Amino acid sequence: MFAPPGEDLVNQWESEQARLRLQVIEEDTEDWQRSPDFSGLERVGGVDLSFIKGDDINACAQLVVLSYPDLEVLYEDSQMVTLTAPYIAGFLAFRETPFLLEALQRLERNQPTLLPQVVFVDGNGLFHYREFGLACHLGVLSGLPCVGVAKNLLQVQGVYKNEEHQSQIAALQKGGDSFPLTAASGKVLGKALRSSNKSSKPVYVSVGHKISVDTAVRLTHSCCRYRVPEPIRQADCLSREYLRTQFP
DNA sequence: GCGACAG
DNA sequence: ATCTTGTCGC
Repeated sequence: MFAPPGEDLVNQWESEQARLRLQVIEEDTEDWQRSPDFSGLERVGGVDLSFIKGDDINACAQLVVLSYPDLEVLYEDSQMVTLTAPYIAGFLAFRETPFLLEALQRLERNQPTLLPQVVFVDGNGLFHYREFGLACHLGVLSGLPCVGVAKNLLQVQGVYKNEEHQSQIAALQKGGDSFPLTAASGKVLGKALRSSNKSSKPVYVSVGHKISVDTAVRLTHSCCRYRVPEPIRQADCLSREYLRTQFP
């Protein structure tokens, strides 16, 4: 177990988020992002952490790189890690980022030609209490374009999962349909996306770094064979498989 | 005190 | 995150 974070540490975390927030680029910066069919995009990455049943500190950090548009696995890296921070909504990055960054650095050192051109992150980007979720954190620290994809809605900045939200979800007719997640300020912090025709439950997409919201949504949809985009789904499957075989 | 709470 | 099989439907 983890000791509850002191108020001083929380303040330190908040100020670090505020500092790094200034470095987030919320627009498309790559040529392939402007292409209608993402021509020029060849590698998409996915990251995730999987845990053992009753263990909160030991986890498997996973990085996968898939080909685009075929979504075939080109690279995979599973690494057991020891976490140093507890899970606290709004501060997920301080728990996971260090190990995801290390995985990206191992890849850059060993097989730089396989570095992904964009990374899908399991969690929110700008759709966050202070507009700086895990996807932004990893994006800024790695310098890579990142997209945040959350499987559950985080109620933040005036976005609630009330009946209105439910009706908006019901209005998503087919894969690719979406609606904006608008903050009280009027800013669109992300979008709820029906990622496939089969799944009526949407995923929540937001900007991590170096990509626009609309491009992030369009790209996410194009990487979905199932509800969760393939890079994240593969990272999840492979890290679980690793734990299954290494810790029976 | 009550509800919320990405992973 | 994780605990967990079958079952209903296409």
